Amino acid sequence: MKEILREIGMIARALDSISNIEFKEFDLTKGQYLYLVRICEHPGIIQEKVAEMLKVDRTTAARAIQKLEHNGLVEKRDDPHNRKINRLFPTAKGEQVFPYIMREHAHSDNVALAGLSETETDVLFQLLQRVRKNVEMDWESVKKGNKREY
Amino acid sequence: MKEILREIGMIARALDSISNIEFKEFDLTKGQYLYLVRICEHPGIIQEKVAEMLKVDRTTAARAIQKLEHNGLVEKRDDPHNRKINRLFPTAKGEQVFPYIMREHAHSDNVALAGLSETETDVLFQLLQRVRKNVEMDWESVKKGNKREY
DNA sequence: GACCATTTGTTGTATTTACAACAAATAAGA
DNA sequence: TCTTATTTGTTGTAAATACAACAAATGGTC
Repeated sequence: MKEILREIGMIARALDSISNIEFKEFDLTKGQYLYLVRICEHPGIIQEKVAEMLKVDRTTAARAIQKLEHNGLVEKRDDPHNRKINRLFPTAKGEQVFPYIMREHAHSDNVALAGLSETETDVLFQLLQRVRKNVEMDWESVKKGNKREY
Repeated sequence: MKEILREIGMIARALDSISNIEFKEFDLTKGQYLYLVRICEHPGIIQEKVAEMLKVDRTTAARAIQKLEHNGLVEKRDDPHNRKINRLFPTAKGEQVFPYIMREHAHSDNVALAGLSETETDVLFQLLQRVRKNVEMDWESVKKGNKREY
């Protein structure tokens, strides 16, 4: 067993840590940038789907988005055909912050992939997508209460 | 910019989530498995180094390890030549839990890498190590209070 | 239409996480 | 040796995270 998953964990924690420190400048507290980005990229998305995309707990997403709303970065709108769901949209302020987040992400991308050729970057992306799809299935199952057998 | 870092984040959160659910069975609360594994693999390590390896905040590691100690899974021993540091060792109970964690990790490894050939796994590992080393440098710098320019 | 499972959202609560600030031991430099 | 910087560890505090439990709307099935 090569320590692939361990490398992934280290990279993820390090980058998240950096982003959280850097985004304090925009009054974004821990983790908020994740949600804002997804909502900007998918205006009209509902929070349940955001949680699924990010692989965080439903209630965590709910509270993070509540806070984004409270801070005026995101807006909840009623759906005309479905009284249960709230469609999420960035506010003008949210749209304004978005490019700064993307700029930071682009920088982290550059740092992280420094020294990798175009081909290597490509290979890495393809492989990671496959890994993510594999893991995704187990995550959804376990979150629904199913037990993995091994 | 391909969304490599996004894939890494998703994979890391999903796997962490699964592990946390599965390890509740062993009375390990959120995140604790990370610390226990590193201490079992590096008996005598100090908490500062554990935090560095995991890329978590020093104080987070401190409290996680405090709890492991309190729950009888890890033991702190004085160093004979240095009154400042505490050397960490797994207790008998810690050693007992360790293989269960590794078994779970091996299963997650299998799931995550399903469908990847030996060569692909190898390539992925090499590339991720390079990415991790890149990110590591920035993380250490930012954690020390330095500002990244971009 | 009535019934039941699923989806979506919320609140209460416990715990983890991290920043800030401090303290003490050690290491380094003059 | 004295002074200063670095390393290592702790505590106070604020916030995020997730689980459990609940509620309500929806969708499917008979």
